[in-house]
Amino acid sequence: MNTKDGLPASISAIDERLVSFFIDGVRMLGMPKSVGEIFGVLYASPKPLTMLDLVNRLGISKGSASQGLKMLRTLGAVREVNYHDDRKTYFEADVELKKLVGGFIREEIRPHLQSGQKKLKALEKELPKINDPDLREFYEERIKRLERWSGKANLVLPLLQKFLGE
Amino acid sequence: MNTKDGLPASISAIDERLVSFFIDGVRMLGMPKSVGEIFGVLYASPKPLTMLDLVNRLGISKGSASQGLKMLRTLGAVREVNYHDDRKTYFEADVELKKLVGGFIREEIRPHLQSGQKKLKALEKELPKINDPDLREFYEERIKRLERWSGKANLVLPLLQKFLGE
DNA sequence: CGCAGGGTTCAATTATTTTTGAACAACAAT
DNA sequence: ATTGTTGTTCAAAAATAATTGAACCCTGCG
Repeated sequence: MNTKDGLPASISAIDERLVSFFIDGVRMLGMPKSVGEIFGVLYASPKPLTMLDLVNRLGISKGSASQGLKMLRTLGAVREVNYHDDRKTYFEADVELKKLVGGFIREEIRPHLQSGQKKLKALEKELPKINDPDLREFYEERIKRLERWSGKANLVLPLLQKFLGE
Repeated sequence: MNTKDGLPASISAIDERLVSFFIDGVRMLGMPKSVGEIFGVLYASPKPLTMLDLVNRLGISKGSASQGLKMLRTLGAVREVNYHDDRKTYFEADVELKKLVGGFIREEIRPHLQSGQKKLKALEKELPKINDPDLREFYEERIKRLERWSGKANLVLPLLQKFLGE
């Protein structure tokens, strides 16, 4: 049974495997399964799809689809596209995983790294309160070490992003 | 109130902040909060601690502490150490975050990448089943793209590990 | 031996995250 | 204005993941 625009109502064997591939992928990035499903179906589709297409193919709710698409758009992994000039919005996957991973780094990792660095700065300010000099030196060393490390992480992220840019 | 070996029963302001730093850190890696707490307390401690010390300081159960320590040992982020030669086992943090991150890459990322690559190989085998040549070419291109990408990811991981080796 | 920690395991509980679906907003067609 | 279609939001329900705590296994010691 086909929908009116000729798309099979349920996903094929190959599509199914691609979807499962991306489910694992996004789970690794700590995102919900539905996001992987959506991206997978879009990645496996030669033509753009609407939200309702996704709902039908995956058997998920409109709510999930809407939220998942929002997340993918924020990451830049999926984009709106003009298609049949009907009033539905069509989506397609950005085939460069750079976008998916890059968006993840930008939206999830960077902010955490930054807030971590702020915490470390704040911590340094507490150091003088420690009376015992040995203990103070100990903490100082450990905190400095974390600062050096997160500085390094900050450097490596853009490179990583560049390198993983298909 | 102090324990018999002079450790404060509850963690100090600085320790608390370090712990919170690591809670965020491990959450980013998708690990349970308790693992971050444990690593944080060990990282903030000038001397090795026993499992029971951790239970007392953090107010977590023996079960959590045991499981958290197991995870951290598997990652190589924490090591057993001889201390007072009593029969308790003492632990200390490996201060090089390389261990924590490296272990994470080794134990979590690599296996997923590999299983992903296996899935892609399997997918390629399905391609000949597609009759429509255009469609077959389409899938072929998309799958090849994923293969190139995960090959690249495989290359970059060891570099990442090296670079983040404090 | 029998007991007293120290440590692990795992089923049950609790906390967190994800998904659903119903209510609603926007807007085009009639 | 009314209706039908597309899409969002958010409280409630369902699914997952983390934590607890009791039962259990060691091992050293009297």
